[in-house]
Amino acid sequence: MNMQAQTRKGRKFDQVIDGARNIFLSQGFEGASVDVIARQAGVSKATLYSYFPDKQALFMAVLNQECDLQRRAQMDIEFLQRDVRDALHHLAYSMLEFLMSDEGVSIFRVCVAEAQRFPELGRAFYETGPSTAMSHVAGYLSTPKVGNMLDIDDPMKAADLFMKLCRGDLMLRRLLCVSSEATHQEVSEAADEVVATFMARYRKG
Amino acid sequence: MNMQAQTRKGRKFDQVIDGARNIFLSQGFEGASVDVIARQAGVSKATLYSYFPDKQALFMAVLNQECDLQRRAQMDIEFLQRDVRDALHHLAYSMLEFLMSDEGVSIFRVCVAEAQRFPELGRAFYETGPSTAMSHVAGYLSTPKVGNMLDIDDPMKAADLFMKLCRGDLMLRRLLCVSSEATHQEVSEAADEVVATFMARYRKG
DNA sequence: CAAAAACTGAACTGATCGGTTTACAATGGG
DNA sequence: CCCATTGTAAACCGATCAGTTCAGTTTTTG
Repeated sequence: MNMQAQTRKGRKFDQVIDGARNIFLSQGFEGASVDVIARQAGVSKATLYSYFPDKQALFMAVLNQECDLQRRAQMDIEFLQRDVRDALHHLAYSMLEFLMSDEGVSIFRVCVAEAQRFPELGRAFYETGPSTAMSHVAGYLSTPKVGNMLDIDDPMKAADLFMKLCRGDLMLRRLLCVSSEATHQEVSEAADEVVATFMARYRKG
Repeated sequence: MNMQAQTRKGRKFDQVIDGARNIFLSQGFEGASVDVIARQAGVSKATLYSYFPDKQALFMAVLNQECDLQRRAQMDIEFLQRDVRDALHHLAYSMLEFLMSDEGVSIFRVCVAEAQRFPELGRAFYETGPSTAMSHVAGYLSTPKVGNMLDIDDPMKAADLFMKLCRGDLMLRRLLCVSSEATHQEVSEAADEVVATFMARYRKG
């Protein structure tokens, strides 16, 4: 069997993390009770505490894993072989899709909420999430193909622009629970706007 | 004396609100204990509960007041008589200054954190804060003076662009406690970028 | 199959939570 | 000066919190 990684530290490890993620992401740190997490995970409290010394450690473990997942969700480089305009649109679309997803909103919400209580959390999220993504975008913006099309002097600044264009009213309303998940069309239109503005700012000449 | 408003419902009302604001804005709803709030306010717990039926009511009272404060902090219309470029820069600068301030960051953090638990809160914040500001900006962008300079077809969409240009990496780092308060120069440079991008997007022709 | 490791459920601890009560002191207007 | 209003300190309530303990069951493994 391939039970190696699972059995090494116990069978229920993943259950615990999954249950904790559900509760923490929806209730925050203070709002989540360990009893509820254990119940959600389908595990006894004793088992939970055999994996993690305390609630804080469990919280950090969940969010570190979540941050790593975020890092792995990087853009597919193949699509960037396309026409620049298409590539930028594809980039904006997939970024918006993640930012507006239930998971993206939840993790952002929790990290912002608890950044003061857990400074390491805020930093970890920033670096594995927005910062990594920004470097990625900056990397693409530095390619010759883009250089032939647009006049970008500072790729990092340009990447920052690109990303803030993605975080507009749509996302704000979602964060504040003013509106629920956006439609495919709304997201696509928002991506259009991102590309239009970005190319206007950095057009040649 | 002018003790009317104060004495009408008791002398310590403002103390309670102030203390509660301090604690709620720094600890969140679940993280704030009523005993700590009462101590911070310099008031007995019984007095606190003579003003508010429960913790939730106190929380909403604090944040409603805070939202109203935000609404009152609207832009000074006089400055908008200037040259369009100057006016936009001034607008961006003052908006950035508020967004990056301790108070601006704190209230945004709490509203995002508790928007799920208190849906009315998220909506109230959105409407008194970002939405009001956006309408205000859109109003200015609809004036003939701006119309002579820029080619804006949809003022609300343009205002959304203007505001998201203000919420960049600088603010994200602040929300996540990656960096502390920004310098005057950083804010000013960010405002420059806002104006440059905005005018590039909506330039005539 | 037997011993070791993992897991369970439930009871328990001591602290803290939101909220109430009580007996008393300060305040302030007529 | 008196009396209603307003506030205080502290004890108190039942609930819930994070975390521990333990006696017993299940699972894995050699």
